[in-house]
Amino acid sequence: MGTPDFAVPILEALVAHHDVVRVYSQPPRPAGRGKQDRPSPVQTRAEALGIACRHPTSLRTPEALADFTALNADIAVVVAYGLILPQVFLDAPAKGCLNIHASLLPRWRGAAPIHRAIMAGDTETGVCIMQMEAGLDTGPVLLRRAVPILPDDTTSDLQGRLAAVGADLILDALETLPPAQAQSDLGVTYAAKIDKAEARINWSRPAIEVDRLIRGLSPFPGAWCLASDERVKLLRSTLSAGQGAPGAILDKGPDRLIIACGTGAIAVTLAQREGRKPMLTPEFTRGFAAPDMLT
RNA sequence: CGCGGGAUGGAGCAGCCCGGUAGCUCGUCAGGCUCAUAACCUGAAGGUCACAGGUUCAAAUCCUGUUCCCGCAA
Repeated sequence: MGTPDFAVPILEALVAHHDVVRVYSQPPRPAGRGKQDRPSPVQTRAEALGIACRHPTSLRTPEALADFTALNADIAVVVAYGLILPQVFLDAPAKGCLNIHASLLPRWRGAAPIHRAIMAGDTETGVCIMQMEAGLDTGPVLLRRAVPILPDDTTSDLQGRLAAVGADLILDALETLPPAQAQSDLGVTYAAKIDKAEARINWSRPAIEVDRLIRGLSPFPGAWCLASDERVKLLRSTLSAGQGAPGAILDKGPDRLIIACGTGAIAVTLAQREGRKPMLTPEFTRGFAAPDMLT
């Protein structure tokens, strides 16, 4: 059971080594231009692999439960599914439900653990395999593995590595079924869903925060600001030397774009204009008549 | 049919409103200059202006249709 890109490599690993009788994903939603219903990445992949996929709107119906129970599954693997499983679902498979969560629990329980870890400036995160229970990401942990966060990691970069680790760990867990260990009561934090309003860059914040925001929200939804009246997404950055009025473009060279923050400055390395594709700074600056100040 | 932007040598763009010689910043190649450098100078190659129709003496430019890409929104 899963929905976004993060869950796809894990689905593939499971299919390669186990008998996957059914895939669950979020229902197709209006997405993209033209507001047409689009299947989730997991559904798309599952169908390509020829596996039956269900995408109920709610699990709290007798039909959904009956359908699930009828599978007689040994175990269910859940990763970034997006629906809370009622207790009856958790109890249905013979060996219960395992969840793959992209953080070192109990830190970053919830919907956006990868984004939040980068935005908070963590230097390390990881993947946990846990036995699911009714609480949100509160179950006892069977396996965990730490993964370092590099200084220039974006969510996309880190997600790729975590998904690979997750695929590895879940195969291990299914094979050995190690004993689960309760999570600590200390260090609990929640990774709230990303709110669109958070994606607007506030240049008066310190450079270190702006940099983390840009990398944490890349590629989705993408941190953005205004250049004159044009909306520009900044998708990759590093810390840089420099000082100036917040938002001021300190240097726009052929291979660099330095912006002043509240304290310090950042160097933008990947950016995207409206209607354009993401571009590395040398290309981006070439045809772009930048104003003196970003807002 | 939700709103909007875009398609011009290898890359990023201007030119389009107001039809009339294909332009800029890079890259590539060749040569030159400098003790030296992300330097500088000279020259060269490279384009069916997304595709298909239409208007016109003449279309990158105006009109119609199509394809592909992207931002918003969800």
